Amino acid sequence: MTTTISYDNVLENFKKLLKQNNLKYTTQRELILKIIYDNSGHFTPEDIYNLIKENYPDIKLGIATIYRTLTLLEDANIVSSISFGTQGKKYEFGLKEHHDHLVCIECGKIEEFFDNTIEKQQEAIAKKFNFKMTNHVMKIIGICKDCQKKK
Amino acid sequence: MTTTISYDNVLENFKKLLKQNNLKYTTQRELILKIIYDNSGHFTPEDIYNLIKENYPDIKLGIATIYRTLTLLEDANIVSSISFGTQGKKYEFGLKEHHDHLVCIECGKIEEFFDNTIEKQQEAIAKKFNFKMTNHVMKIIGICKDCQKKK
DNA sequence: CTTATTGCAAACGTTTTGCACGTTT
DNA sequence: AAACGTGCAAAACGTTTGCAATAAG
Repeated sequence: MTTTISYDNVLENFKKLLKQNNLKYTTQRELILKIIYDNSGHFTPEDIYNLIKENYPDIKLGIATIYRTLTLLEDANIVSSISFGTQGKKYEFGLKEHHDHLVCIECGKIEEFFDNTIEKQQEAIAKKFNFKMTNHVMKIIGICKDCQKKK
Repeated sequence: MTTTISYDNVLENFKKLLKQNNLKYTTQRELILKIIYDNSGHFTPEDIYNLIKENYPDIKLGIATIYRTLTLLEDANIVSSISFGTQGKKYEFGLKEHHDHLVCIECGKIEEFFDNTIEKQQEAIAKKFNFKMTNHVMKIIGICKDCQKKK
């Protein structure tokens, strides 16, 4: 599942979004977006914090800003998150096609899939219950191909 | 989705399980199981704690025991849980047919459903990825029938 | 110069842990 | 008696918040 939108494009949209809401364009906000865009994968807020600290050691940055910015980006549908209960959330760049996840309990790897049958069926179920679906979570949990081999 | 197994049966199995693992049969463990069995629905550990305090005011009980016992019961597949991220988990009696959940973001109500198409499709996806599925999570999130009416 | 944003540290809510004491076997 | 379970309080965990200092518009 690859990202097709260019970073310039993403950044432009982000700036527009900020302006529209009287929010300010700060170095921290840009870097958080950039790190998530550049590193495809799924990251905890702490991961993102560490990545920025490593790659941009001179930038002042607090973990609170990561949380605040991720909330902002998620509300704007620029990133999306996958929850791991008490263990927190992982974030990924969200301007891709919608997809669900396969989560490996051995190595923590997350694979992505999209399945039209499931999507359609979810809508059908919501309809049947007169339920107005705003979102859904579908995770297949188990042991990935590679970890099965290791044994 | 109704429970068909009698409490006596459940308790018997629980006792057996404890014995097999050199664990002890305590009042607290029995009450936690009983409360979950008796009150159909989805409960936080705190809910369960309060229910027991109300119904059995004389029993000594700490919240830590609730957590420890719920872990035990979940590992034994006697209860199952549904996660709400930072807001914790809710537990329900788990010896029912497998099912997934519709979660209302307004009132917090949880409805249950079972859909064979989705179940089958999940297996097919796992197979396609050479993924050994041990579990899955499927939540439809939105606004329930009743809460839609209220507006 | 006004307003929003930041880092920091403290607070939060849920969950886990260490430990001395109690209970079950 | 031995082993396991308990309550309690403290710690841990990810996350959020209040606030004074700072940066953006």
